[in-house]
Amino acid sequence: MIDLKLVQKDFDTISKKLQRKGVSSELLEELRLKNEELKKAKSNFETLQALQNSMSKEFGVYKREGKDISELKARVDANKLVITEALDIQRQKQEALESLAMAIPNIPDDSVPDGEDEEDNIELVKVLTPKKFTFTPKEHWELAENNGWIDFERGVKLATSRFSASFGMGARLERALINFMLDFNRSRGFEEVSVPQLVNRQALEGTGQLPKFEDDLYKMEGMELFLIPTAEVPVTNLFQDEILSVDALPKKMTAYTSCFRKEAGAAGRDTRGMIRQHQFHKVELVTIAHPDESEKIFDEMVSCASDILTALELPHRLVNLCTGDLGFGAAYTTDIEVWLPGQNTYREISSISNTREFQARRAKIRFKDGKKNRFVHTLNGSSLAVGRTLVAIMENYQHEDGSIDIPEVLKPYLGM
RNA sequence: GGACGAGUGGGUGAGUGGCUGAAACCACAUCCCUGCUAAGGAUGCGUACUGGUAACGGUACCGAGAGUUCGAAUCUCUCCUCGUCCA
Repeated sequence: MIDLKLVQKDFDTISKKLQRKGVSSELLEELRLKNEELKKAKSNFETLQALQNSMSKEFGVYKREGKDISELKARVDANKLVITEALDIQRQKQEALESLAMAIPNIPDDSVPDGEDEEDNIELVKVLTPKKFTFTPKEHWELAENNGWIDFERGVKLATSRFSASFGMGARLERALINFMLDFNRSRGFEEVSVPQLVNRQALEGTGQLPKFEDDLYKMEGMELFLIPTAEVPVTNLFQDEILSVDALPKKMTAYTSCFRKEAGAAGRDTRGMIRQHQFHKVELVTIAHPDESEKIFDEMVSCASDILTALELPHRLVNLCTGDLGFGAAYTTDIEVWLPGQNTYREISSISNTREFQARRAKIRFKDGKKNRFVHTLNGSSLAVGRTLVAIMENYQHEDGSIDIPEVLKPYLGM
């Protein structure tokens, strides 16, 4: 959540920065106004309440001393009516402010380039050179079906479109990739955690998926539980509403989970193959960091994900997301795009973000800095999306006859 | 699914309507004293918002939410979690 104090104190700067994310200064002005109204309503209520409290205390004294209370009671009763009304107003203001504030995105870092969409993202670096094929490389769905690795039709039969089933080496490769990624992340100092894949509303509000993006989440019928769209949600919220000690930081974690997304608004995009599925495997990195360290850890997380691709000998590039492509909660994001020769293009395989205090403020994750409690910084990133990695392996390791080599680093995981 | 019990500050735990933001003990921090198989003493020690340059105030929080009352950790209701017993 946005820092309301900052809005109050330095409106123009914040407004200018948020305009780059499409937040109008009118909306922000409304936020500031609502905040002031709430403050007023609050102080009004509290003054009345203080009066009530002190009269009530007197009440006790009167009773003990056996004094007549009828006059006092009349005063106290009258005040109570006023209080009830004041409280009502305060609640309304509170609600109005909150629903507005929760829908405002994070302030983009100054390093984030202006832009509309992914076209305007800025390439930072390319890693490994795509190899030249002597034939026209096939797209992954063809390879997957020819090798009997992935069955798209049977997946649809079981659920609906954008679901698939894996068989044989396809399924084994998925598992090998998950294990390889987890082990790799662990070697970089990320502790492995295993978390629920259903979470409540509070958790999703903490990381920013709610209240704005409910349409993209699968919700359990009849209860306030949602399938997670990313492990970022449960892992980050592990420390929700906690005050950590400084020496507990940073908490560097990695988790494998399935992820579930409705992909509302993605109709018609990537309908074939397993680039955009409703359910997919992902290994995630999450760090709860001291604010002074978050930049450094961000770089570590980017390297970690990039180095996994390098270990798999998959060409990729790093991209700095522009304002239009930047997510709701991120201050800045680096995407990693892997080379897909079948599609003859780079496609996103990882997205690493620093949300700074944005999520911490929502989820109330703090640490003790001497006497003071401060918000931590939270970071998250995929390392990596398993399905897309499999796609990249298929397309990059293919031969003309449609057979596919296995990356060296995965062989031990496959008993080879 | 049914019955009963419980949820209090970092931990243990007292508190059944006003003198309780909360005893006591432990832990922790600072200071003092002192040396012997270690301890003793003093003080401090929750969070959020808010007023004030500050000193120092105000409001809220005893699982969550709602209610009764002038006043609630304490009474009522709903929910959640944990424990024990039953199915």
